[in-house]
Amino acid sequence: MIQRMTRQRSAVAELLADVDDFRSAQQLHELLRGRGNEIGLATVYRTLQTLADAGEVDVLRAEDGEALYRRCSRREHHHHLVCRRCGTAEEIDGPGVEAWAEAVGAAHGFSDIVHTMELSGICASCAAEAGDA
Amino acid sequence: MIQRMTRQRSAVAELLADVDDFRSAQQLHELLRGRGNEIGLATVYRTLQTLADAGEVDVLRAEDGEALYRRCSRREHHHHLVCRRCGTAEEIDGPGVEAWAEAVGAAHGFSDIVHTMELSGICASCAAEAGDA
DNA sequence: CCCTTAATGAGAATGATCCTCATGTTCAGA
DNA sequence: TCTGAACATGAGGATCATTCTCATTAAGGG
Ligand SMILES: [Mn+2]
Ligand SMILES: [Mn+2]
Ligand SMILES: [Zn+2]
Ligand SMILES: [Zn+2]
Repeated sequence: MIQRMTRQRSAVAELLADVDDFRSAQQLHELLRGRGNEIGLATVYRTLQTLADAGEVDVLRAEDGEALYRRCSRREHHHHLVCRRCGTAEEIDGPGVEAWAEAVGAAHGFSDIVHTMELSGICASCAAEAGDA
Repeated sequence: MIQRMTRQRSAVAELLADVDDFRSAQQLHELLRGRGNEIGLATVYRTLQTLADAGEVDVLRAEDGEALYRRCSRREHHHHLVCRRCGTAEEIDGPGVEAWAEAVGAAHGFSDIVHTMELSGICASCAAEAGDA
């Protein structure tokens, strides 16, 4: 848990409030530097980790395994529809998936079931750009 | 696409036929060595990559981002219920998820929708072990 | 057989992420 | 406001999975 508020942590929080695309730790670090915030990469990683543990940010993995972070508008469990090109994301619900996952897990004798369900695609804006070129 | 059959590729294919848990490339390399198969780690990576591209093996990511491979019994699209402890996996269907994903994606103006939905938990066998200790 | 060319593998390179530890900062309490 | 103990930072190094390089090996069609 975060115990002390620092300049760096405030900067990360502010950035996450402005950016609503899924971004890697390194991208966020670049953005912070671009905004004039002095902050070390290790601190960005640590802060994101802490926020993730606290459920403040959602983490998902790009196809290459890189971790992507985003502060969603709601803290409750939900799923995402993410643009593979630009990272923009929509929060969506998975109607019935939660109950279904529990049932399937139990039917196979598994306990402590967790599930992931993520959608990705190309957003309208990125599709338009591609069409131009 | 694979153009030539080699001792190494045969060994990987045989191993994948025997192991039905999700395993990392390095674990598979260890297993091959243990079976007396001389094979380089790079070759294991390359072979798994090729098999994955061909849809012969499924790839999913552990929580730490490491890639895990498994040759499933069916080549058609499906989902998994994986034990986080031992890697054993059950193949499951996601009734209605495919259509739902398409619909949600389209509703948000996204194209080329792909979805992932994976369940994980602790299998009965691993739960029993944990209970002993 | 015999080449052409794909495949292999040892070792180096890459890249994300974590760790170390000396130094800087926060903030509860005086 | 003043301190100091504990927490936080960051530069640089360590890890570790995965990929690349390139000299060497070996499929397999003809
Ligand atoms: Mn869900
Ligand atoms: Mn599906
Ligand atoms: Zn986009
Ligand atoms: Zn298990």
